[in-house]
Amino acid sequence: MSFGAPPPPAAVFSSIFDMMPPSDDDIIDGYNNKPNTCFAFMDLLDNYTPSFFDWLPSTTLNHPIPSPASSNVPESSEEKEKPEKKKQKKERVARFAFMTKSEVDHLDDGYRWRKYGQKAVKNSPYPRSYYRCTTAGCGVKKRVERSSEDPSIVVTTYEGQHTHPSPNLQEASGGAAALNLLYTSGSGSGSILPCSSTSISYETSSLKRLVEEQNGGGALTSSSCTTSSRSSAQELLRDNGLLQDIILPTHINNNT
DNA sequence: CGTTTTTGACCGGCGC
DNA sequence: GCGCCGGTCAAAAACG
Repeated sequence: MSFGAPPPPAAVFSSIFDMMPPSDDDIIDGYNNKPNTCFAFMDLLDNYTPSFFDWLPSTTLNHPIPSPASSNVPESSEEKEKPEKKKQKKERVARFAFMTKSEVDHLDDGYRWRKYGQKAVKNSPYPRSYYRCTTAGCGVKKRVERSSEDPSIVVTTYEGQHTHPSPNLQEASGGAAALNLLYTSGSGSGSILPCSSTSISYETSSLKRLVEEQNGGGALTSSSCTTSSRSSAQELLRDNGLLQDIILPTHINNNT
C-alpha cells in the first residue's frame, strides 16, 4: 500500500500486451536490463495447456521462483504420500510464473480480476496481492508480488486455467484474447499445442541454451518443449497475423 | 447502487 | 502441541 500510487511515468507499462521480449544482449545471467520487458517465466505444472500466456517469451530463470510447487515436480518415482491420509486436498493446478520489469504491480492481461487478499511476505518488504478471475465459474487465481532483490521486477504467478475467453475480446477484439481463442478453438477442447512456449518474433537461440543448461534434463514442461512445436506455433501465429492486430483493451488505465 | 479494494481475522499445513 | 507462515474469507470502505 505504501507504494500503491507512484506517479506513473509517461510510458507506463500497464499491460502484458505491451511486453516485448528482450534481445539476447539484454540478457545478463538470465536477467535482462531492459525495462518493461517480460524476460522470464517458468511453469510449475503437470497438466498445463496453452492459453494466451504462451505468446510470452519463454526463457527461464537462473534460479527458480521460490515456491512449494517447484519441489513436487518429479514425484513420479517417489510416493511418500500416505495412501489416503494426505490425499493432497491441494489438487495440483496448472501454475506458472513470469517476471517483468514494470513500474505497475498489476499488469493488465485481458482478464478481469478481483483482489481478495494481500499479505506481507517473509524476507520481502513488499506485500503479495491475491487476485481471482471475476468470471463466474472460472477459478483462476493469480499472485502478484514485487521482487525483494530488485524492486523493479514484478513476479506474477498464475494458477489454473481460464474456462472462458478474455472478456476484452468482446470489447476491443484484443490481440492476446484472439490468441487465446485461436488456441482454444483450434483444438476443440483440451490441449491444442502439446507444448507451446511460443516466442514471438524472437529467436530463443541463446536463451534456449540457457534454459537447457539450467534444467539439465528438462524438468520444466515449458522448457522441455520441442523446437518443432515451438516453431509451428510461431508459424501459426504469424500466418494469422494476430500479433499485428494487438490493440490494447479500452479500459486500461494507470490507476491500480 | 453495484462492484472492487482494503484489511484484520481465520484456517490449515508444516517445521520444531 | 505450538508457533510461524501462506492463503482465504468477509465486513467495511472506497470507488465509479
